[in-house]
Amino acid sequence: MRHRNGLIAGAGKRLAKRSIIGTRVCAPSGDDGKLCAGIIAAVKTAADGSETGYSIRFDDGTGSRREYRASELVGPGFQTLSDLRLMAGQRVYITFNGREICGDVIVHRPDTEEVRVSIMPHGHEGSIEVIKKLDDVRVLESRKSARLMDQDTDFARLADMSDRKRSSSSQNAVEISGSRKRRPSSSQDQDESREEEMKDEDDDNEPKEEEMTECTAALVLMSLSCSPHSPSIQGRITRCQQPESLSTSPSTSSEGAFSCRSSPSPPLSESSSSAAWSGRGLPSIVDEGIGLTDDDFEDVPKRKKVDGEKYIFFFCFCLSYIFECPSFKFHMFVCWYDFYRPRLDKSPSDDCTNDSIDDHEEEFYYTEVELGAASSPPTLSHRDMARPPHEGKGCAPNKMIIIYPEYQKTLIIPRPGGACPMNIPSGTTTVNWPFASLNGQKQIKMMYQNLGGPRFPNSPMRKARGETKKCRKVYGMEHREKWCTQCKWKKACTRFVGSQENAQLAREVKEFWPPKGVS
DNA sequence: GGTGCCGGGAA
DNA sequence: TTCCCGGCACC
Repeated sequence: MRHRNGLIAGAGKRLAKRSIIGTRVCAPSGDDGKLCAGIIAAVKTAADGSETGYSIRFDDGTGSRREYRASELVGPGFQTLSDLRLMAGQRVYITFNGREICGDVIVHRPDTEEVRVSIMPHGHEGSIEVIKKLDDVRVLESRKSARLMDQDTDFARLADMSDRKRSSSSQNAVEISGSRKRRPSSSQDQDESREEEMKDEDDDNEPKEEEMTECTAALVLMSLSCSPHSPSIQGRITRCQQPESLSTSPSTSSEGAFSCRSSPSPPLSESSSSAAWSGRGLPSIVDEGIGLTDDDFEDVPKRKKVDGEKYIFFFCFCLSYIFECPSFKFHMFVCWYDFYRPRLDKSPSDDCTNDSIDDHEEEFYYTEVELGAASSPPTLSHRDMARPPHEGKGCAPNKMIIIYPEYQKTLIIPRPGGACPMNIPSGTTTVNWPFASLNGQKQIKMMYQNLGGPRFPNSPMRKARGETKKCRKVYGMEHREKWCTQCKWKKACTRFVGSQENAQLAREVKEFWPPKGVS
C-alpha cells in the first residue's frame, strides 16, 4: 500500500495537515548502507527536545521499522542526494523515455555529479546503462501522480511508434545485452502489485494463465456488438492466439498481448499524412487490427461508408478513435482489459476485489460517429498530440488513433437512454473537432460482466447520483492509490464519469462545431 | 453519515 | 501549476 503524507497507513485517518508522519523518505535499511524507501511512521522527540528520532517503516513488504536521526534520512526536509554518494547497487528512479523507471546505480561520480544507472525498461530484454545527472536521479519514487507522469511522456514520439523512438532518445543509453525486442510497457498508473506482475511477466515470458485470461476477456469483448453498422465478428475469436503471435508493439499498452497495432507504422510525414487525408478526406492508411488479417474480417468493410459521403469511425471512451470495427474492438478490449486486469488477476479469495467486480458492472462506452467528407478530418496537428493516458490505462497508440492531450475535460454526449464519455479538445491546441455531425451517433454501452459468460446490459443507461461509480466506490479507501487523480484531489471523477451534465456538455459540443479552420 | 466535488489555499 | 483539503450539497 502506498502511503501518503497526511494519511496514516492502513487506517485511512487523516492526520493534521502538514504532518510529517507518512512522509516518504529513504534511510539505510541494512548494513550495506543502501537506502531503502519507507515512510515516517512516528516521530519521537527526546524529553529535553534535544533530539528527534524518526521511526521509519520500510516498503520492503515486511513492515520492518527502524529508528533514525534526521541526519540519516534522505528525502524532503532531510538530506538530499547531493549530500551523499550513492553506492553501487543502490535502487534509484530516473525518467526514461518520459516515464519513471527504477534502476540500480553502477557508479556515482560526485565530481561530475553524474550517476551511471542500469535500468531494464519494459520492452527491453537486458539492461541499459544510462548516465544521468544527480539531479535527475531519485531514490524515492516520484510522488507525482501516475497520470501526471504520463503527461511528461513525449506522446508524439510514442504515437509515432517508429524505431527512431529509441535512437532519437536523448538519453545517453548504451545497450548492454539482450535484444531490442520490445515488450509492452506498463502504464504509470498501475499499482504496485501490478508492477510486480510485470516483473513476473518478464521472468516467465508471457504466462499461460494470462493468455487464458486475455482470451477469455477477449471473448467477452468480441461478443459485444459494435453497432447496427458493424457486422458481427463473433466466432472469430479463435484468432486469439499466443500473445507473442499478436502484436508486440512498443506500445504503452500495459500488457501488450493485445495491441491496437499489428505492424509497425511507417513514420508519419507531412506529405503522407496530407495525402492520406486528401481526396475524400479520409485516410488511406488501413488499420489492420491486431494480428488479424483481412481474411479474418472479410465481411467487415475496411472503412465504413454510409450515405455516399459519410464514414463511420469509433470513438473510444479512452478518447481515441479508430476507423476499423475489428481494430476498434481490440482497442476497446485493451482499454477494458487494462482497466480490469488488476482485478482479473486477483485470486478468487480476494473478497473485496471480487465483490467489486461482481457488484460493479463497469461500463465502457464508445461512440460511433459519422465523418462527413466535407469535414476536415483530423489534421497533422494531431500527430503531436498525445494519447491521453486515461488514468494511465489503455491502449497502444495506433496510427489511426487520434489522440488528444486535453483529457481533463470530459464530454458526455447523451442520446436517449445512453451516454458516452468523450473528450473535448480544448485549450490552445488547434484541434479540429472531428465530427461532421453529432447526429446519428451510435453509442453502445460496453459492460463488463462476470467472465462466466457475457451478459448484455438491459439496465437503464443513465445513472442517478449514488449509482455512479466513482473511484472511491470502485476501489475503496484502501486502494486510494488506484483512484484517478481527480478523485484523489476530491475533484470530479474523470474515470467513472457521471452523466449529470450531459445535456449541457452536449450543447457545448455543438458550439464547438465547426471548429476553427474547418469550413 | 457517506459521498461527490466546488472553491480556494499551500507549495 | 500541482496538490491538497475544508466545506457544502446531495443522497
